[in-house]
Amino acid sequence: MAQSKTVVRILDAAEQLFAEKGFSETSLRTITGQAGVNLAAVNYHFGSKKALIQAVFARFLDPFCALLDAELERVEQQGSLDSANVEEHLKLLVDTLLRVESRSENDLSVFMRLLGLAFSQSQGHLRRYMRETYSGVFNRYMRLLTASTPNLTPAELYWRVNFMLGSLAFTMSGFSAMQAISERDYNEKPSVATILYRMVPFLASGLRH
Amino acid sequence: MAQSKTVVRILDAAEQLFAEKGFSETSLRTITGQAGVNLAAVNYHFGSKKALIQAVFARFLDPFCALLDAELERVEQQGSLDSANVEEHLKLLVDTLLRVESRSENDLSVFMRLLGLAFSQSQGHLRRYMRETYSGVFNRYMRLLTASTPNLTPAELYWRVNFMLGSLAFTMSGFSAMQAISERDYNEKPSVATILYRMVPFLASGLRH
DNA sequence: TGTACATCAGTGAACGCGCGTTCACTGATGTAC
DNA sequence: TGTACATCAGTGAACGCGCGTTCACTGATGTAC
Repeated sequence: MAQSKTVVRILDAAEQLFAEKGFSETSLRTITGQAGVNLAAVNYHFGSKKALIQAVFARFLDPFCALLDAELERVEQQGSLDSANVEEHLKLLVDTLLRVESRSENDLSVFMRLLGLAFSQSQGHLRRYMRETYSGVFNRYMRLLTASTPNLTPAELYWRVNFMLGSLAFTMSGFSAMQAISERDYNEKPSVATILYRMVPFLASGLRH
Repeated sequence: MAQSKTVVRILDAAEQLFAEKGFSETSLRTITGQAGVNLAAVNYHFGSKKALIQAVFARFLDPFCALLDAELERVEQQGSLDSANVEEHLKLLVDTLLRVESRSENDLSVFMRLLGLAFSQSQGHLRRYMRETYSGVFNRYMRLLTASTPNLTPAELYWRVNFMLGSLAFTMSGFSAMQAISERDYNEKPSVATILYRMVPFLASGLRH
């Protein structure tokens, strides 16, 4: 599928609307209306609504995973794996997330909210797609974390990684609402990057304790 | 509304189905079908689907908040607030959660998954309802946490509480899937209570660091 | 250079379907006199 | 004790609506000879 103007307009509208209201709460009519394209164009270019949802994820996750994989390659080659430090490894992840954002100029918080939704909404096809497509990089990153937490059993690490994912997905899903409350109550309006870097030592302490 | 047999059957079916598939993905026909009652009974007893969703939450949150409020009363009277310890306060929360479960004999993980969904799905009416109904107890608990983290600014605590809520909601939302993976890969099948208590020191480290 | 045909992005209108809600109704139970 | 009426839980069928998808079609561009 060539990245025609229509395709891009559909992806942009879908990404924003899915993040705002969820997948099944967003109709193709709303998406094509906001994109200014014909209703039938979604099925013409993507085949179905499910395929559109996957395409929205692929547009972000493909470059992110490529970047992360390259970083992992570098770290592994360097052999600094043994002298490793959990906090550094978490920072690597956040750095990579932020590099994708600045490259694609999409709003990272929009995308992180989508990731949160992907876990919580019942989109079995989506989780299946992501597992099939991205589990390679995920496992590679997990090996890095395993190396930097030698005192944890694999099972214990597994649960703590879930705790971490929760903080990340939840905070990013509700980011704009939290940011608004923070501004109202504490007169601080931190960026996504600020909060992600604040999360790193929080999570690292939990992993290390 | 008296707790007629029909009402209870509807609430039981709705709770389970909402947790499995989300709110807008679950139709009243599926709920009434599983409950073995007439389709129109939902609108007769609850008035609308939205009101049914709120009733499902109220059935769990009302007793939980009553218990938590009583615990907070006790702790405040005791004046042990100053000699307070974050980890103890988190344990208090988990203890109360587990006490509600054993009292109502509902599956806690089902309900925690619903709480996760409440944050991530776009059910504005639900968040509004919960804020109006339960913000009193929530603020009271927050005062406890504030007292036990004197080194944190209010803004910093606010963000860390969001990180915590994320771990809690996310882990509990996906609990049964995670439990299945844990059993397959590590031959361990921990209960909800086990995981909640494992989460306490993880979160306490993050709050303290 | 001109003509015939193929390809492909995009369109407009309609399809059948499942949804939440409504409404007139039933039948059992309680209450007044 | 018996009758008339009110209340209320529950029902069956239908309502209109918005949904994802389909299909015959258009019009522009490229290709073969």
